[in-house]
Amino acid sequence: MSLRIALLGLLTAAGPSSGYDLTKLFESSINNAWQARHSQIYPELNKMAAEGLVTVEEAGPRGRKTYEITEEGSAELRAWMLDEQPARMHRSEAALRAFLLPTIEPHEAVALLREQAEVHAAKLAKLEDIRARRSENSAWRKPTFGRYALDLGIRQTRLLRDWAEETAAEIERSAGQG
Amino acid sequence: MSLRIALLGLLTAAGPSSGYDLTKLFESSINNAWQARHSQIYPELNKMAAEGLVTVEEAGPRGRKTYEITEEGSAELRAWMLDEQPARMHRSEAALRAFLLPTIEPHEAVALLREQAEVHAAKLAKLEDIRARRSENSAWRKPTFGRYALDLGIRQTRLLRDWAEETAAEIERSAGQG
DNA sequence: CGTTGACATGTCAAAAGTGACACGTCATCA
DNA sequence: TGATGACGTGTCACTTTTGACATGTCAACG
Repeated sequence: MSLRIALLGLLTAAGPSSGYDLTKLFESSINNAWQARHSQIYPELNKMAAEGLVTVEEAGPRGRKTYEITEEGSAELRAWMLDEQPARMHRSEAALRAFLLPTIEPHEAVALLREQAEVHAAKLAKLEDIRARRSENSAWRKPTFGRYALDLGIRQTRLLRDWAEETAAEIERSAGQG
Repeated sequence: MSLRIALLGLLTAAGPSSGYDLTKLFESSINNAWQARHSQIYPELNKMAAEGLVTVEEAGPRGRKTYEITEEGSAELRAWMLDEQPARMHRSEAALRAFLLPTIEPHEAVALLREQAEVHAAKLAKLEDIRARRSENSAWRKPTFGRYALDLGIRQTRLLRDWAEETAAEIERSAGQG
């Protein structure tokens, strides 16, 4: 259900959008929390339209279709938000690699972590740039939208960067001693 | 491929294990990074055995089978670790909910976040307990195994708890003013 | 005029993951 | 003895996700 929820959320945040727009929005805004390809998004939108959660409108010169969330769609989104489930799913290949770190040589682990730290640092810079720009130029219908997620994303990215750096240093230290 | 990698990692960390053991290990150790049900684990183990990544041995009175990682399996794991991919996948329903927070009423969001903060606090206590015990009683073949992942898990859980608390406070403040 | 690249929508087979059903052992407790 | 619960392995239908293929428009540049 999460894909559906994410799409309903984006339609709420950004207003009427095309599948193409939503694909881009997925990459730029919600990518930190969820991913989806256009090959999954287009069929899902049509399914939701058939179920009355969104409306479709043929619009524009290039075969563009615009989707808009309905009352029912909003209700579905709201229900998902308020329905507390104990088991919220979480999958992260980065964390998996952290777990598996001892399977490789210490110097390899250090190199890997340093590289990761750089990747996270770059991502962090990007996210902080987005936040800085968000203050002036608001591309969002509701200016608060995505703000909490952006804040969380920044914190998580910073954590990952710091963890990678500190763990690299720690491994280096213990390898030097051992 | 991540399930396969996780299983190979667990077999490296814990030594020869049954599918049942691995299912339990998934829940207790790697759950923070990846999840899998036994219905996915059993077939995958047999598939890996057929491909020579693990060996099987019928062992024990209750139809128990013991799987052990092979050279090939270790090579596969190592290759995955060292192969740097730009796009590491990450999915989190918690982060998705963070994004969607503005779709519900402020007081509802505050309640939700407070609840989440408690859940994360409880999980954090559990993880810190595991870490404390890990020092004395080592149930791990290689005592360092899982340590980095545990550290990362603790940091991430703490971040989630703090974020939930702080965001709840912030929403409460701005709702009181607005 | 041709080509490149963003815009735009789709399908489809295959892989990954879920939840329910199914079967059987063994130890402990009432 | 009978029930409960941990141990232990599996299948199967269904949903979700991926990656490749397919098709076409439109604007800008050389």
